[in-house]
Amino acid sequence: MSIIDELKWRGLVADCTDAAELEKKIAAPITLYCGFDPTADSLHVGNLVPLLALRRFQLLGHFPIAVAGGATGSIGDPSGKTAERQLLTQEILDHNIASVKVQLAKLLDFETKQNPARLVDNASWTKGISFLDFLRDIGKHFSVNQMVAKESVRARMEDRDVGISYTEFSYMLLQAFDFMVLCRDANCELQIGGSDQWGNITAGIELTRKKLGKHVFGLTLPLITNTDGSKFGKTAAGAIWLDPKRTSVYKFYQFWINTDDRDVIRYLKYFTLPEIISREEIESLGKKHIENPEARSAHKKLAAAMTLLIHGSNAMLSCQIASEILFGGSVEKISEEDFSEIVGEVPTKEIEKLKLDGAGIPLVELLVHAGLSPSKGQARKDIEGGGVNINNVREVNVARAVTSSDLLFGKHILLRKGKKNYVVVTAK
RNA sequence: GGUAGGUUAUCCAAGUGGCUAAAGGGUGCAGACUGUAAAUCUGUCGGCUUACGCCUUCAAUGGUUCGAAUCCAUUACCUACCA
Repeated sequence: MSIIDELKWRGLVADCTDAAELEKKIAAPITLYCGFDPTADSLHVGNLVPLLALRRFQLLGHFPIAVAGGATGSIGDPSGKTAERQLLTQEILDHNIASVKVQLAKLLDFETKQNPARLVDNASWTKGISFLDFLRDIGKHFSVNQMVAKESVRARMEDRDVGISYTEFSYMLLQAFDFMVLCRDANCELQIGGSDQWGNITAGIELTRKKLGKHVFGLTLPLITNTDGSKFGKTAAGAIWLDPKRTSVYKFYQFWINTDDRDVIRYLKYFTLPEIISREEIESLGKKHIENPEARSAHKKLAAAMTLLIHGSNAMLSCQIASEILFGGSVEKISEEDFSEIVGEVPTKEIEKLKLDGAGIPLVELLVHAGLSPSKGQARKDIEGGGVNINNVREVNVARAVTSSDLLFGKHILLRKGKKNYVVVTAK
């Protein structure tokens, strides 16, 4: 199966240039690239789609290049943004690039002999170029009339509130320059990216044609949207990051488990790699999901596959066990062994044993300490509303104090707010 | 530069001297139902406080008043029309 068929089946092709010609080209291995701007020191689940697309190409024998946007990231891409962005300092950029590189390395294969992935920083080829040279060599090929017509720029020009700075306006030139350089130096013939990158990609295609006389291609991936209209990858608490320090593995797993029924099959196609879940399996999961949605087999498989991919098999197993214990219905008679499985998996907080002696610590304070309630007032409301459980027993007494007699196995307290928010408090 | 209008809590938005921590809606949080769903219904939704209550908030600063989100002045930003 060609990579294009594969992507189409997964619903991952939003648009592409010269489809017929590209199909022909892609019959043999080609080199392609996708850029990632280091706007934070971790990638998040939203970045996975283009990144995994690179991986998909690689699995079918193509040569992927991941471009860390040291140069472009210092400018800020106006595409899809409604407001001018704050420029990042050089130190932050350096830090972000270093962190993101580590994550990229985990998702692409840099070791394979046949078609190893490459990672480059576009700062490496923009550094030595003077502003004047850039204007003469590159700027000359761009028509402002065309640039202004591009969606990303026009949207900002029409919005009188925000406008667009000259800096962000120029972003397109840098990205186009990247494509041209990669084509020239690495024979890169295809750029992929999110559908908001269309304008930048086509700019690169034109520049490459004008400068090198080469016909290169672009392919965009769809913007992932939740059926309920909310933004994919964002929860009330913020984005879901790949870095376990920002989003714990357990939360990451839970994020996928909580996928809306209507989205789950689509997301299996978008996010899983054939090496983890085969096409047949996705199709059979789709059937199961329709026949028997309450089993949530598709959700479980999606969460397992994603956790395995990003955090590895040990972390995945721990999450599965912890989730099984907490949501399996047998928490009341939990054994010490089982409990030790969820400690550290579920958010865990420590408390000094001394505080639990005698009168103990007020429950409201413990809720705040555990991070389950933002303030004591809110904690009180949570208790009154019937949303707080100590060791899975509902507690509605606001004045309740937690003492050492509440400890399970002499050291843990299992706090829960609402249905899904667990925190283990460990005395020490 | 001129004229007119605007800036309210997490978001949208009402409020034009005391009854206003401030209507309504969204989002969020929690409860019931359920499948760790969806839909629906209920409660809650500035901070502190067991509570009476106290404190901070209606762009910023200063003023009028017993009392201001509401009136006045200045400043900043935004919008529309004109130049």
